[in-house]
Amino acid sequence: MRLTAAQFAILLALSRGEMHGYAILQESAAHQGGLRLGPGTLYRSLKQLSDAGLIHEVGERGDLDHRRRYYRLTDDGKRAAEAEAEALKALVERAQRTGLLRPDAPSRLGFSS
Amino acid sequence: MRLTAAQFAILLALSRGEMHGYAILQESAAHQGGLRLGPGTLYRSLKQLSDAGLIHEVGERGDLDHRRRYYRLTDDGKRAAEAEAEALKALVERAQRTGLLRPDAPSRLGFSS
DNA sequence: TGGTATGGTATCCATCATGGATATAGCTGA
DNA sequence: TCAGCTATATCCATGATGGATACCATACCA
Repeated sequence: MRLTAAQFAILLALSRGEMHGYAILQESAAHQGGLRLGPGTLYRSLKQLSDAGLIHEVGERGDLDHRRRYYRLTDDGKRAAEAEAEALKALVERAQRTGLLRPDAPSRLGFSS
Repeated sequence: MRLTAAQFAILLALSRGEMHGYAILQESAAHQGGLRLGPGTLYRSLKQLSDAGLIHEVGERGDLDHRRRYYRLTDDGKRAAEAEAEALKALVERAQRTGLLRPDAPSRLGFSS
């Protein structure tokens, strides 16, 4: 599945832990480096991601405000977000190879198992 | 100026040196990791970037095929591409902080000359 | 008790980015 | 000469986007 920018932003936010829509909205507003998504894009994307099985609404959370709908990454969602992040990383590395971006010291030190 | 994905892909390709449109098209087709852009997107974006002063058409090149139109990054274009690459890098680093991506994971894409 | 502001989800809409189809023409080699 | 590739360009249907709007719940305060 090919992710849109907004969908990836949502998955990225959810990779820190489960959140409800409005919180994601505020986080994206704070990160001016990232993409600012409007409510239309947000709730539409949440539905799309949910339909695609990439996120999953957690049931009752015993929260104070019962209007909130919390979402969590599924395994598929985590994989999709990883793949997208890898693609972005490849783009960044390409920008570093062309000299557009200064390459930061690559830590070649540990082979990760 | 806010760059679209296609516009950034073009600037990134041109950061290696001047190219003509069709060559950019083929390069994006080869990089299946990146975004595959169609001819519509490409030539439209070239015009937009040119109008915005981010790229500049180089005059006669003494090329074999005089249909080709070569483009080169302007200083503004280079700055815009750098800024976009930095934003992408920030996204990647955020993905690494959340644990979505390993900090030193090797790129999925080998190399791109 | 009432009122206003804010939180929260959701839908609608105009705008714009996208890829593919199509068109047109110039090169290349058999 | 003829076919097939190169190269640019426009058109169109689809879909992604942010903002406006709606609607209700909660919180705060007088």
